[in-house]
Amino acid sequence: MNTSSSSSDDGLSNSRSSPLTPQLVLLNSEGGGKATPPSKKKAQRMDRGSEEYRLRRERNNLAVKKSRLKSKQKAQDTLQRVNQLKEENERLEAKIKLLTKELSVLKDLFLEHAHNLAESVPSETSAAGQEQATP
Amino acid sequence: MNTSSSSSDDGLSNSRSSPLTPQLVLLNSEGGGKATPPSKKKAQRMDRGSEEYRLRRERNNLAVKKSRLKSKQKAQDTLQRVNQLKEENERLEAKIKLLTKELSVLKDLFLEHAHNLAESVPSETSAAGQEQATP
DNA sequence: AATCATTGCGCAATGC
DNA sequence: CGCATTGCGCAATGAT
Repeated sequence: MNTSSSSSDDGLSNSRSSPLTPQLVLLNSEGGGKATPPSKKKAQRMDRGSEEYRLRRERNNLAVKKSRLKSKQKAQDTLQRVNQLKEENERLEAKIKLLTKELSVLKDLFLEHAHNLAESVPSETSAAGQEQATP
Repeated sequence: MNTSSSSSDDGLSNSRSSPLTPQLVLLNSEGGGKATPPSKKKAQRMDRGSEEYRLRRERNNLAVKKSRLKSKQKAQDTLQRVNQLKEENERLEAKIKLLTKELSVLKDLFLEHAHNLAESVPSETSAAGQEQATP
């Protein structure tokens, strides 16, 4: 229930009242020309007020929103898939039940027939042998 | 893992350079007991530095983490369920295939038999042999 | 009124 | 470089 309207926190809070400065990220410490390995300037000069910075932030925020939306979408899809599969499953089970029943009927018919044959024509105890009872 | 560790974002940023000031929320305006309209506005006394505040934040952060973990867990479960259902589906389809084949064979037998009867010449005790169910 | 649970959002680090 | 992901904290809101 949100119209994606901005709200709360925008990284803007500057009330001077906190006695305990929660120590902020120290930036731009610039290696004291000592143990700094042969690395280029990895100095993070993210001048919070820089236009560059602000621009990047905005872009990232956008990307983040997009990504999250996508993620949620996917999750929902997955959920839907579950239902879909469940339905399919039920369908298949019903079919199996039907087929099983049909098979059963046919087999019974076979047996009956065989029996009749035996009764009327005891010529030979043929047929009726491949009954593989499955409990 | 993390317990009360601070990192990034401390809600401290205040560079006024952007053309669009996103208007900040002023809090604690507490009417000086004067022209305050007949509304008992809940003064949000969230003194950023308050111990109360800090405590609440920490608790919430914990709750958030918990909630998110749970959420992820659930998502993963759902994904697993999909695979499970897919497997089940395949199993069922295989079974259907088998049953269908069996049925087909039986029906053919029936037809053949009926045909033979119609011919009134059951001489050819043909067939009836491919009942090779489960090896 | 208080507390925990959810959720949207921005920041920053990290993965392509 | 730039977008995409992801962990994290903040604050509003929902649910008890």
